[in-house]
Amino acid sequence: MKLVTCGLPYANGKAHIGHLRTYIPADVYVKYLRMMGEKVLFICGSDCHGTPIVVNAEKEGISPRELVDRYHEHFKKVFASVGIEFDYFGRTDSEYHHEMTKNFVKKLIEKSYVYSKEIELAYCPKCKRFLPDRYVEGICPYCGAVARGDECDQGCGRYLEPGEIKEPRCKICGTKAEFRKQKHYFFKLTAFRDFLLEYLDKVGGTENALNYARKWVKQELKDWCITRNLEWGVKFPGEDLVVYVWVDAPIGYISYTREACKNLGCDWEKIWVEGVKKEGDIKWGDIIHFIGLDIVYHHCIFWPAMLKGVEFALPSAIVASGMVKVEGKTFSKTRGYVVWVEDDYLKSGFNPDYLRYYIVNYTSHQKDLNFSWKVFMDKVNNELIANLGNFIYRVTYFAWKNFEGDVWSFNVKADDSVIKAVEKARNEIVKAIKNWEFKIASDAFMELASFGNNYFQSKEPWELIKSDKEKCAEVIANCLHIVKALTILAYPVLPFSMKEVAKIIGVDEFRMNKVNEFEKIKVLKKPKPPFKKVEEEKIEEMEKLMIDRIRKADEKTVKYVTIDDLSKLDLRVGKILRAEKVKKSRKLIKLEVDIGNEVRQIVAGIAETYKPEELVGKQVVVVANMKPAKLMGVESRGMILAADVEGKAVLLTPEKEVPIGSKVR
RNA sequence: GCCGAGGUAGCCUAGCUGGUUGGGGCGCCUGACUCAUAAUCAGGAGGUCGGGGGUUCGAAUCCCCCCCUCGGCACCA
Repeated sequence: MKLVTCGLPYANGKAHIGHLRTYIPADVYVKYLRMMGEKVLFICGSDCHGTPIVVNAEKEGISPRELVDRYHEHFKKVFASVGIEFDYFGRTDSEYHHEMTKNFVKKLIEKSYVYSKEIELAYCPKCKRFLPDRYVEGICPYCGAVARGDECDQGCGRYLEPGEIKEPRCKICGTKAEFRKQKHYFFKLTAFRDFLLEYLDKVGGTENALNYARKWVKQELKDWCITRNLEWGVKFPGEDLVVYVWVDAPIGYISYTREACKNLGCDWEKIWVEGVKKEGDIKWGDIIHFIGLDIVYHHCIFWPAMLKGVEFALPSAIVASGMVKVEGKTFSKTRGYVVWVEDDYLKSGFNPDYLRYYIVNYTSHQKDLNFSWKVFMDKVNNELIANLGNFIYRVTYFAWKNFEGDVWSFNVKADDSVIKAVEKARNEIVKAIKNWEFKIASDAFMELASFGNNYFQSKEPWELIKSDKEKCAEVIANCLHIVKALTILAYPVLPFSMKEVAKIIGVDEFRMNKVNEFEKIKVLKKPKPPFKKVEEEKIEEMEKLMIDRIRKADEKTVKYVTIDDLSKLDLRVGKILRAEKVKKSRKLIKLEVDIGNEVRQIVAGIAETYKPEELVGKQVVVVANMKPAKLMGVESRGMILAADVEGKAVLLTPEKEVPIGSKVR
């Protein structure tokens, strides 16, 4: 039994197209495997723990459970409505999951992979509590950007260990936090370095994920703090702490498997404990994780190490989907570049199959997918409808009109070229699926549809019907064979539409080995076109909606300041006396700037637009009371103002020469 | 700067263990046809295969240098 999983959606927001980028190809994969006769278990569920959920629930004045309930049901519903059929969709806040996680952690403790250590943690004296993860905001110790407790999300993107953050502040009340000592537990991730290198070398899946992971393992592996001060989560054995959400979330794959097996009569231990083969130090399972590029670290490093720690079977493949762009821009909920599955897509009445086709067929699974409504319309109308839909409809309708759906009273036989074309499509699909190449698979059935149109056109059955009805029947019989093949081959990508077609031609089994059986296919009822066109007006409406949303998001980010705020800044005109590039840096220039009463050393990130020599003598605006900082080891005491033109700096300079040190107001 | 992934016609791409005129899809132009949701079919225009060197009888494919895009890190004060 093969196990396929999708990264667990975090029960803290609605489903968007980024989720589907991973889940739909996974579902397509599973559907194809099943058509090939493989036994597959397809598992997913909500990730319900962690501080963002607690923080958001507090904000809304509800319990974490209530918040989770809402989004859990939402995901379940949305996935079903786009045809993603999980065998089990669990949640990590359930009893069985807590039990599984506790046992897992206990085993890690028994194997001595967990140790405790006193660490200094941010503590809010006003709220009287420790501040885990997103309860705390401060300065990233690596890059100096504003960061949250667990991740430097606006700066260098690093994952931060508890206690690492500088200048912590309570996110809830804004109070300056103090550091207090507390005992926490660590997972000996460093003990798995060699194992991970070997594992990452051999595991299957897509290269995009594995390359990153290999680098991380080589560079900066640290032991991993796995406990948090929180009520909401899985209790750490014997302590008033919960385990970190990224410990319990992947264990969800196991606990959901066990629950699924209860209903389906399989054995979860065979899948997760026994595995399918041993290869030196590695016990392989037949387990495939579909994930997004953003959770590679957890699935390629933490997770295999945890599994190895308890001597469980390891995933055989990690398949990471590329990023999503919306209308050519990086996907971003806060900036409005987002497509909500329910509110935008489903409520507008679009067939879910269209989106499935778009996501699968736009580009290779590993590459970035750009979602654009215009492209969406083109792909649906010009490819799905004009080619595939049209072929299915013209054949079935022709058979219905001229033969009442039954051509088999004539003596007809299979055309060799038709059988070959179907065989080719099937072989290509089987091969593509094994390589995670879903676009190639969907291209293959589209090519078969194209072949069908060509065949129909060149045989001219509309002429034959007048002159040679038997010959005509043979052409249509062959075309119906192609229709049947298409119905089956396209089913995993277009399940809703192909099920309808299947009813019309009396196909009740979607199996790969039935695809090229030349059966007596009849048209059982009056055919309907399998797809409806996407209207241009509707697309314009969607585009307008998106533009509005982007504009609103822009407005939201405006924060007004008072004149007092402004007066906090000591802005002055300075003159650049000397400039030289900071060694080994790309953007930085070291400047000496005369600001009237003193000469300051300032480092500015402007080397991409200016050469040092052209800066000397220029008057610039300086923030004189900027907190000193070190950049690439060079001290900087001030900041030069510049316009940001698509990431490149353009200096602000007085309109005419002014006395050095002039105040800027 | 370092590490990844890339740069192939307006767009998405195949080819990349070197070898006949670099394939395909969408869009575009012309023609044909009418069974079909103006769908389909035929034909066509459109490429210095990022740039420059080199190896070779022969390179999109191999080697070197450079440029650009994206992601990650080191520095966005």
